[in-house]
Amino acid sequence: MEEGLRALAGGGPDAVRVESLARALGVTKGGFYWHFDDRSTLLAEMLDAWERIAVDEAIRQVDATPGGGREKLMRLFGLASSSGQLLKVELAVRDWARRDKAVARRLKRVDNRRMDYMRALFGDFCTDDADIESRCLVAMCLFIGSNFVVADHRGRSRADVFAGAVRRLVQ
Amino acid sequence: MEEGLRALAGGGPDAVRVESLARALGVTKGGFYWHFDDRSTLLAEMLDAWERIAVDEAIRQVDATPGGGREKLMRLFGLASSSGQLLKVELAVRDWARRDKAVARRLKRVDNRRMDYMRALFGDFCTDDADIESRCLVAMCLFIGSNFVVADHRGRSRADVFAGAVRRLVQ
DNA sequence: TCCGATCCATACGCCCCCGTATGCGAACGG
DNA sequence: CCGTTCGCATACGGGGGCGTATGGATCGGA
Repeated sequence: MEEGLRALAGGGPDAVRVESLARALGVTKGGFYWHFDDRSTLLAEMLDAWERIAVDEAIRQVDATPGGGREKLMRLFGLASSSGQLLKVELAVRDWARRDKAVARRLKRVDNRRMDYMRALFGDFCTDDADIESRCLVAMCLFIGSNFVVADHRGRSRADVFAGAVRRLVQ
Repeated sequence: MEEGLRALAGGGPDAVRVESLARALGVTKGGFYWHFDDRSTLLAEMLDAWERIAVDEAIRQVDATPGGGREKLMRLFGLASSSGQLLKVELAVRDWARRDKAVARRLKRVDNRRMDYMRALFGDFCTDDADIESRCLVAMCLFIGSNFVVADHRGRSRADVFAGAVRRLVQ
């Protein structure tokens, strides 16, 4: 499973090959097919594992920190940018979901749970529902999109520019 | 080339297969290898074609419309969301660039040219350089990220929420 | 009429990958 | 000491994909 998530993070679902995973673990296909029915079973279980870590665990960590909505949002953004491996899996899953309906359904669950959580946080200092919703979308897009944008920033660092955008967002 | 871009849009670079493209066009591999040296040559030429259309053509169209920075930005956002095929290619290229350095270099050129254009447009009604840069990043992330986010919006349509975010951005 | 360029089709060898069938040692309970 | 179960390894058939080599077919021009 771990090796599978590594491959997914590095090369997308097409890179999750039974034989290459087995090689990476120093075993052969026989070993793989002892633990999993087939390749699709592995992929499904990988998504299950990811969902648990990427949502439940993240919300738990943010909720454990003190402060109001603004502080928790900042903490959430900090946490989202920190774990590189998890982030790469997420990006791979999102691209995957564009082509696979089952993955898209699962990702929709994930997104809706995160959005619900963020709505509560923004609701701490915003009153208008439409405004909250737009801010949530911008937050999600910043979190995801900034990893797909490779532009330079005229001497500024990406982190600085990103921080400026977040400041605008929680104003 | 067109069939290749279709395949890229639909399934990423791994879906651009010599034999399946040939089948889709009603010919065999022999035909393909007459027009292209190999598969990687096709991929490179596809990226060339995409770059011309996605940047030069887009800027040309937006510049042709009257109005100031705000109006052109709105026009740019409208145009970006309109052409579905081109958008799908762009998303596929962005995910591709995460794994392929050559693609990443090319995408960086594209992003920088777009950012330069947007900086000029935002500069029409913003004075602070750091603010302009953050707004440009948010614009790019909204444009890209909204296609990777599959959350629902409590009865609101994605288009409405997106429009709200854009209004905040060009305020 | 013939020749060369153009635009393919056919056929081949090779590699990677999936899933299955079967063998096999090591550990373990009785 | 022995049978069973676990955790693989080995071997196989089948499919798909890449690139190459070579064999036409058509068609315009000399």
